[in-house]
Amino acid sequence: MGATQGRRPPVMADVAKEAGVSHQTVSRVLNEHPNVRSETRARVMEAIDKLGYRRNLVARALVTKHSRTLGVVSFDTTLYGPASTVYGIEQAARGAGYFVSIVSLKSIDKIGVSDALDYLADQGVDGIVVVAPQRSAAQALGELPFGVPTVAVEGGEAGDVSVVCVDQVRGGRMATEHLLSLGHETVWHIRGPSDWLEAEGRVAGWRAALEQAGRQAPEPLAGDWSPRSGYEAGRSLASMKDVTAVFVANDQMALGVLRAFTEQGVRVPDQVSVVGFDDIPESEFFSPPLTTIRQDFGAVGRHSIEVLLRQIEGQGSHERERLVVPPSLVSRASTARR
Amino acid sequence: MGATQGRRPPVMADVAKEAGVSHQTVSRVLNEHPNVRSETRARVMEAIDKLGYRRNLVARALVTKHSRTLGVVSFDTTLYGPASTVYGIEQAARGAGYFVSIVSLKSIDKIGVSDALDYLADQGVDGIVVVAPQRSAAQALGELPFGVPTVAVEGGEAGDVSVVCVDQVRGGRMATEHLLSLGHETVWHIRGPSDWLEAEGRVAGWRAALEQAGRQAPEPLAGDWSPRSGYEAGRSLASMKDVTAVFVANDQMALGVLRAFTEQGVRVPDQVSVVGFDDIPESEFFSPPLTTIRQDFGAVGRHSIEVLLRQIEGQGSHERERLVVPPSLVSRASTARR
DNA sequence: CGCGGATATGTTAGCGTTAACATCCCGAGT
DNA sequence: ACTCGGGATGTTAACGCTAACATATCCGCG
Repeated sequence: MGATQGRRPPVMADVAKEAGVSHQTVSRVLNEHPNVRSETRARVMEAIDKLGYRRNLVARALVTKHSRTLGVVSFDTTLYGPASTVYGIEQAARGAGYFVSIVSLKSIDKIGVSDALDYLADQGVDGIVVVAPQRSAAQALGELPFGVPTVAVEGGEAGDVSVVCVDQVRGGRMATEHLLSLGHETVWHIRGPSDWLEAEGRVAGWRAALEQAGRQAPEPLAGDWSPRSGYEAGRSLASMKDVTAVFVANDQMALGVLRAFTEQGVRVPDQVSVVGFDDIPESEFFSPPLTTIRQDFGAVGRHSIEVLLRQIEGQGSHERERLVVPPSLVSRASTARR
Repeated sequence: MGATQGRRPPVMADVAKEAGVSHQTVSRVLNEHPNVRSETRARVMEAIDKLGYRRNLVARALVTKHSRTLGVVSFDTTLYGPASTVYGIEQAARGAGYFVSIVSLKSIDKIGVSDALDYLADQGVDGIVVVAPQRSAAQALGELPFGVPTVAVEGGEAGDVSVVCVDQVRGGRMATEHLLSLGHETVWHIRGPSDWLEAEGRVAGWRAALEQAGRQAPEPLAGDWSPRSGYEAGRSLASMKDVTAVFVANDQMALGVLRAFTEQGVRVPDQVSVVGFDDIPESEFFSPPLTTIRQDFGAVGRHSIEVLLRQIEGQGSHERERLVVPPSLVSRASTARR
């Protein structure tokens, strides 16, 4: 309980002396080695308590070669998606007894990612999760120079590493099919930045669904995930006569679209139906509440840790895994029958 | 460039042998010690390159007693505020050459916070930033058992540690005064959970502004930061006749309020003016765009690292600092003259 | 021509822990 | 009684690095 006020914090040897045993026995107690008399164990525990001893994990890591720290590389953890994913990763990692060291990149380019990887490898992490939603980031994973187990989240077919991701194509397809099933002739799309794999996947799903239904796919409008870009695309769409259904690549842009439509007097869903992507907490309270494709970021985070730990702990198996989390449709008031 | 494929990764001694110097000289090169002939330096660098050597920061930390890692304890990094703050912290820390280890708590209670603190202290972090927006979390900082420099973000008058925070009271006052200046007789308030210091501060500012203007403060409505709670409070307000101005304690709840008003046919800002708090990226595209109090989370993160590093590097000075970041009013279309 | 004091390098000794091996003790088996 | 085996403990040696001190080496100057 109490902490004795020595100048320097107590070390194992101090505890050993206090308990009248060798430092190795203290180590055994701490590591729950079976061959320790329970009486001795009690004495050691008491000494630990008395001196307020805490083991030095750095020294431990030096000799065991395991830091029990995982590295996470992510891009703009201010956005809901990455933030939720990282949160899920952190929770899962801690649950498994690992610390998490995070590097948040501003711009995700090859250099940035390799630097971050180096940075983490230097620090001696046992494994790394890279949230690599951009093609350029995924490519940086191609040539991992060191032997640290790595998992990519949303990393496409990236390099030689295991991947955990949400089925973006399926999500895009679901959104589009939902609109089609409501009787819309075709579906317009506001896409994310072209470097993003998620954006590509959603476009692909949207296009596939339209083709399968034998409909013409209009030219997708470009956005950058921000509400403003959605707003601008929305203004363009509002001025066009034949638009009755829009699939927007994320909820933030969808908000911008709704705003633009409201301003232009386009009623949603009476005149135009809108579907978003992500299901951020706000979506349910947009005007109107947004129909959207929900991504289970928490599950993605958890799975990525599972895969990573499997790779770390069963060191031998170099099996590259690929885990796909299905999205789901959340139907609200922004979509209606044509 | 290339990595020699030895079984075990090269260590300093290997580089030393390769370069024909002692390992200490290698260490000197790595630490940019001045007294090394530039020719020797070049030879060492070459050897490092050739062997693909990377220094072992764990061993380094063991002897220097500095891990160059900072711990961050936060609550629900899924929310925009905490996420942005943590992001700012991480950027600033990395800029200063530090790693960041994060623990995200689900519920912030005394036990959770102390556990997290222990956890980080065990890992040997050089300092800790606790994002402690709740009273209970702030209290947990009261009895810090170990000698790790610590800074609280949004920690109120917490314990014995330095604090960096946004002036919540001033923010609440600004929001209220803005509404009053538009000619509203009084201002209603939807507050955050009572355990949160930020919520308290905003209530205090709101109340102070009303009192100063000689107005009666109506009973504040309770929310929990979620859009849903705002929606429910909004429904209550919509049914009341004399409500013309509402100050909502965060933007997410304000969204719920706008939704409720829209549903009930209450027009914003014609019939009721609404002010939020935070200025999340979405606020500009609400219907109508939300007038709100902007918090500069990035600045808070940066300042907290500055204060922490000052504490770490100038070890002697135990000066407890208190740094307050001013909020600012962002005026948009959700407020209008009465 | 040798000596002082830089400057450049090498040598030694930890940092606090765990791994590996050595030792001690006690009860069982013959 | 005497060994043998294994449980409980102690001793020693790393782990890879930096700090501190020791040792060249070189230059200028009296």
